[in-house]
Amino acid sequence: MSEDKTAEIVLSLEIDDPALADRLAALLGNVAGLRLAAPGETAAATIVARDPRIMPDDIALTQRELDVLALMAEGASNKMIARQLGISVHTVKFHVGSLLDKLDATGRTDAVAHAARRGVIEL
Amino acid sequence: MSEDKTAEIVLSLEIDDPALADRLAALLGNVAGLRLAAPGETAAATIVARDPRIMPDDIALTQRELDVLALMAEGASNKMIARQLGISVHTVKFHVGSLLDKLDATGRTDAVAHAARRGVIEL
DNA sequence: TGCGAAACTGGCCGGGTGGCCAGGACCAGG
DNA sequence: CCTGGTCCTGGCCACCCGGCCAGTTTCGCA
Repeated sequence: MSEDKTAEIVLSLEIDDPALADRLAALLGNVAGLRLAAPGETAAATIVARDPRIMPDDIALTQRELDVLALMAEGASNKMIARQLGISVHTVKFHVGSLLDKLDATGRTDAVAHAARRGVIEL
Repeated sequence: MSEDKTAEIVLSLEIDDPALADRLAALLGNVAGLRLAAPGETAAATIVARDPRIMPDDIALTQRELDVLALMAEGASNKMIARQLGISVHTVKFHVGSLLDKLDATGRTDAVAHAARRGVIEL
């Protein structure tokens, strides 16, 4: 770190759409005080534009499933989730099962990973 | 979608450092063909610069632990990890135990969440 | 040349997990 | 009124998980 406050800001690009990437690169290339990062260079900031297609429709999760999912991401066991939400372990397992199905996951760890990847939850 | 190819590119900012955010906003505000997004507006791309995760010392994880951790994040079971790495389930459990200890996690799901939070792995 | 760290393996066991079956209550929409 | 969705609960059971005990080899470092 310890960067010069007056130095150029280095930006990296992580954009799926080639056309958009080109337009941005062209526009930003002419801006004084700004520079695009060389391959492998550490940038101060990154311009991202991921395909939103990964998440067709927010993947309809019910409120209760979101509750369970959030606690799962905290590493809580079914028993802890049950106590936290004031419901039975069986009900928790029911919701977890729905989550595994909707998120196309093989287990709770996979479910949390998938949910985090598509922005359903924030780690 | 269906955007006009000649329209301005809308950019949003997600930057922790206020100083950097200000400088970028000032620089980009004068670029023709480019516009910063209004609050809540959908942007074509986002400029991100998150705080380099608070991790005191990279949390010394051995190479093997990183291997196991990566497969855990994919939702793999101990048995699958064992097959994948060509080692026994006992050894996998041994490494998982070390991971839980080092990452201060209560279970594999918690371990993956912690690791992702501090940037040890990328989801 | 010891000595610790890392990696690897085994057995054992209590408790957790996930899949299956079943049921009931509530409420919006056809 | 009846259907469908969400939420809730129970039992049963095979399997997985994590923690405990024990051991081996290999490697680098002092």
